[in-house]
Parts: sequence; C-alpha cells; structure tokens
Amino acid sequence: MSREEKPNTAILSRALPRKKQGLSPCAACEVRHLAVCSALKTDDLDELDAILTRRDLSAGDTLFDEGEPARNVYNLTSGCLKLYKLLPDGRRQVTGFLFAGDFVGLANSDDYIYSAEAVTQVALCRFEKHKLDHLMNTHLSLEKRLLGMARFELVEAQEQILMLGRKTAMERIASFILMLSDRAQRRDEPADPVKLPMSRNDIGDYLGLTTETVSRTITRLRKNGIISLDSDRSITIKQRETMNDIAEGF
Amino acid sequence: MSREEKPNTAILSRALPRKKQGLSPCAACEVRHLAVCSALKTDDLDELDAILTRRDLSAGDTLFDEGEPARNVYNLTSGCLKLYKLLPDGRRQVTGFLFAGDFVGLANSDDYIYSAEAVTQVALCRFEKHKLDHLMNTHLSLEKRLLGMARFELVEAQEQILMLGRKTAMERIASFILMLSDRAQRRDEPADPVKLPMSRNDIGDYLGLTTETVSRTITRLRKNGIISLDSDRSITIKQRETMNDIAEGF
DNA sequence: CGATACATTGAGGTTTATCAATTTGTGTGG
DNA sequence: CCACACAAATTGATAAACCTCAATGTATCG
Repeated sequence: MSREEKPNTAILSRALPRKKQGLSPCAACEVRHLAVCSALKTDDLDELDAILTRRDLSAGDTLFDEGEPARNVYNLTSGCLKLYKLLPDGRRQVTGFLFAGDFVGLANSDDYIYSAEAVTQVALCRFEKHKLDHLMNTHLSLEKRLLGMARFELVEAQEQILMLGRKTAMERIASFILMLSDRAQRRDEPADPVKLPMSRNDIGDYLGLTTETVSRTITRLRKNGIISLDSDRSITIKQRETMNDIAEGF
Repeated sequence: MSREEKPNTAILSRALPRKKQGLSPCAACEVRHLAVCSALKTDDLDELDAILTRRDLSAGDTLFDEGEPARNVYNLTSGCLKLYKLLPDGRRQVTGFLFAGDFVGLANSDDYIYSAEAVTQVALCRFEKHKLDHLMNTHLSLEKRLLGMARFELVEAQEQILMLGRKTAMERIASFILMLSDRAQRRDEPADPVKLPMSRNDIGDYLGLTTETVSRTITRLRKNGIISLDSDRSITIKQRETMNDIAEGF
C-alpha cells in the first residue's frame, strides 16, 4: 500500500512540540494560525494541549471508518488525509482531501459519516469530542471559530456539488488542480508547482471520474502546454489564466 | 413563470403572526421548533421578533442572486425555495431545495454564493446578518444552534456529493424522492405521498441530469410498480424497501 | 377554451466508462 | 547500486449511460 514518498521532515517538524520557555507545545505549532487552535490566546493554549493527544499515521493507514462511533475529532498538522464514502458494491466517493491546519470531524453525527485514510505520512492532534465541547463552553471564541470553519466548509461543498453535477472531465481536473494550488497558498506554501500527493485513482474518486479519464485529461492539458508534469508528483501550471477559464467553464 | 399551484393556505397560516396574550408572534409560529428560533426560550422570542421582517414570495420570484452582498439571512416558514449556481454558459446546478424550518444563508461569505428562487409561494423571516450576530452574543444557545445546523448541512452535503459523483440516474432519482419523503416527515408532514413541487428541469439540475433522463427514470420506476404518480405533483412510494435498496446502490 | 409551459417519448450522438495491454515508477532485497 | 517485483499511470479499442435534438402529449392559467 505504501507507494508514497518518504515523509518530508522539513514539513513534519513544523508541528512538532517544542518546549519553549515553559509555554505549551501548541504555542510552537507552526500551523496553529491555520487551525481551530487560532481561536485561543497564546496564554490559553495549555488548556488545549491538556486535552489533545498527538498521533502519526503512515501512508495508507486508516484513521477511522464510516459508521464507527465518532468519539474524536482531529486537527491535521502535516501530510494529506482523504475522506471517503463507499457504496455497497465498492464504488467510492472521496469527499475531501485534508492538509495541514484542516479539521476532521466537523460534520455532525454520532457516527463518522465517512472513512478517513492517510494519503501520505500524516501528523495530527486528536481531541475527544466531549472534552472539546467542554472547552467550548469556557472559551466562546472556540465555538465561533468552529462555526466559521463549518460555514467555510459549506461554501466549499457547494463548489464541489457544482463541479460534480455540471462540469466536464476537463473542467473538473482544472478546478481540482487550481483548488490544490489555492489551498497550498493559504498554508503559506508555494502556489506553484502544485503537489498532487494522491493517486490518479483517488483523484478520480474525488471528481466522479475513472483513473483512465483523469490520466487522459491530464495528458491533454500537458500536450496543450497548459501544465507540465514534474518528476515528484507535482504539476507546474504554465498558463494559469487558461486554467482558470477552463475551470470556470468558459 | 408561475405555473405553480395556488398557495396552500392551511400551511401558510401555520407561520402567520398571531398575537396571543401579549406574546411575540414568534411564539405562535408553528415551524419554530424546526427553525433556528427553537434556540430561544419562549420568553426571549420577542427579541427575535424585534429584528426580523416577514416576507412573502410568489413562485418564480428571486430572493437574491449569486454574487450580491449577503446582508440578510432567512428562515423559511412555508413553501419551497431552490438555491442554485450558474456556469457562464448557462449550465445550472441546483444545490438545494429548502422547506419550512430551513435556514438560508449559513454558508459563510460576504457575498451570496448561490441564487435563491421561490419554487412555490413562499413565506420567510428575514434577519439582517449583523443583528442576528449581535443577538448571538447575548444568547449563546443561538450560536450553538447555528453550529448544529451547519454541521447537519455538512452531513447532507456529503450525501449529495456521493450521489453526484458515484450514483446512476436511477439511484439518484430514488435517493431524491426518499430524501423529500424523509424531510417531509421531519416537518411533521406525511412521508407518503411525497410532494414534488419543483419541475423536472429543477430536479435534473439538482441531480446533475437532464429533464429527459429524469422523466424517463421516473417512468421506469412507475412502470415497475415501485412508485405511482398522483395527479397533484406528488408521488406515492409503493415499495419503500425496493426504493431504499435502489437509492443505496444495492 | 385556447395558449403556453411542462412532461414524456423517440432516434441518434457524445462523453465517459470499461476492458485490456503496455509503460513507468517505486520499494525491496541481493 | 542494481535488478526484480509489484503497483500505478498511460494509452488504445469498444461499449454503455446519458445527453441532445425533435416531436408529441398533457397540465395549467388567463
């Protein structure tokens, strides 16, 4: 299963706990500003630290399965995680790819409504739901932050719905690459080249296409000089304007 | 545009303000328990009433357009509203149908991320965003309620994504009819027969299909004796178990 | 009751899926 | 470090699902 690149230690180390003059390890977390955790003042971070457990996954590891009781929520500090749902005959829909700073488990339910599996090596902070709920009662900013994140996820879901319902294969691929680029930028990583840590199959299951169609479409973009494929599972966007036009359906 | 049935006054009246021994009109609202408004105690309802404006729409009326500054949020008290996004060439994705008790505008953005149009005659309560935000600060239950609603909408969005990405036309139609049935039941309306107030075209744009495919698929369900079409834009589910199996992809 | 929009049905085309073969990439062990 | 084994990606040929275009039937509303 692990056909993945070795962990990028430079990135992994960003979220490692580093004790700094008695402050909470969270204070040193380099993705804090991206995460739920930004809701708390630096002084309150030890309360957060007290209720979390850090955990690592290797590529291919399952974090939880659809249908399990949802006792925990997670904050991803590095790597890439995929969420997916299955139909009885094995058809799979990847509902999202998560990266550093992203939160797992906002969707309300007693049980997980999707499975979560590591795409690359992954580091995360685990919170027991009830403990986080309790912390929300004393720190209202935390609740506000979660509401804000939920709203943002709703906006993204609408985009995904439009893409799946009405865009062509080419438009979906362009949208997807641009989305990964935008999200990398939001994490203070370069917008270009765009890293695609997931397999063609995963991309297909995210876009409602087959592996073959994903591959053919990417090839077509490459042959038209709109993108180029780099060696290390990343893509350079040569003509961003054209990509935007394709993605938006012009 | 208004090819719609005349308003169902029995339902409309459920949300009409009725002054009852000095209580807020909200206290008499029959869909309160379904709506955001259930977050407030009866005694606090006049605060809610103070910041809302009631409004009616006829079938075909536009509530707001994608891209407009999003100053208001709404609570639907009767009728059916559709939300949709457009691509430049006119392709349309209906992202949701809303009914009594549903909230419009949870998705976070300065501008509306979709257009909203009345499918039938509609009644709603309008809140200016900043006023509701302000009320949230004094009534924390309101914020909790909104977070809960956002989470629930996220769960539904995941289902919609699975449907659009991986289900066949037949499975989508079955899922759709059952969803309308479930939601009717949640509003204390009969689960069967299921009312389909929207056009085949709207259904197609919701399911990522064409009018013709929707029509053909519904015909196929009817000819197989799984559903029957009643006169008044409603459908009786003759074999609910079969429908469930189809919808889930068995 | 007539006009118009909506729904249904039919014939044929297009996109994407499926099945199959080949090439490329990746990790392992010698 | 190289060779091997296996997984993933690409490419090709064919098929199926759904779309498009067109005609007909049926509600609905003035």
